[in-house]
Amino acid sequence: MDQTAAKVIEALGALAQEHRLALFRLLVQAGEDGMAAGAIATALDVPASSLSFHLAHMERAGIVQRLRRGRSLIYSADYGAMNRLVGYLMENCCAGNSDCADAPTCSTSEERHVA
Amino acid sequence: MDQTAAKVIEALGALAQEHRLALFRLLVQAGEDGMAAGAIATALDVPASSLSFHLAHMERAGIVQRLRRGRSLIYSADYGAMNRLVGYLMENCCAGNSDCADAPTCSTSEERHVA
DNA sequence: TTGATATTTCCACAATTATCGAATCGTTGG
DNA sequence: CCAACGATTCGATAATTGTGGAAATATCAA
Repeated sequence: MDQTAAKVIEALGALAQEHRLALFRLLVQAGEDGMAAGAIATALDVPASSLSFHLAHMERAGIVQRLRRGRSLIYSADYGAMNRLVGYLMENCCAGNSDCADAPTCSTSEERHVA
Repeated sequence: MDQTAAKVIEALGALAQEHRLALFRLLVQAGEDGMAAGAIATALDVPASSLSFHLAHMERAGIVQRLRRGRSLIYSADYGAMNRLVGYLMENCCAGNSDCADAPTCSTSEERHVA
């Protein structure tokens, strides 16, 4: 398995879990400012230690970033990583296939046409 | 967790594994014709029973389809499912974010600009 | 320094996922 | 019908992942 595939698997795995997918969506909503771990725990109603486990998992996978501000650790979504992930999936799902030729562009959602 | 998220998690999980990601890539290359389980096992060098486990996993998740032809079971990639998955990720990663605004279109790869 | 706050790490345990040989199940050709 | 073939299911086991309370760590404010 090549290095690229390994990273993709890590990223996919980091999103393939109920709490973590919800968490990532939350961070995307939060935007560049990100959210403190405590605020996330409250929003998702997950015990602090469990949440910490998931956050560490996602950071290892490179889909979220963290920085400290005071006593808080602020987490935010890494859009670049997500962009690369989607790029990989599109290259490896499409491969000249017509069903995928009209894949949704990354626009502001309303006018998208889902298959 | 809503129904949509649950399906997305299943699909992500179905791809988040070394053998299964390789398998899906192989099926995409194979195209509409798909591949027989035995041929896949040979190509990936995975024991038949292990492969069967992964194929069942992927079929449950809805990312591959299967049909019988003689004694062979032919598996093929479900492009529609992949398209929906990518669509979901783009909606939930972009959310008006600029890094994602220029996400790669699902074209024939060479001229793509990755972030 | 002390006490409160924010969060992580540690640990033990539960749950899920992966592996693969052997037994089994459909299908076909003779 | 029967032997061979292609593939799945079974079952036992290993490995990984998820859970959450309690203890430890880092920061701040007084």
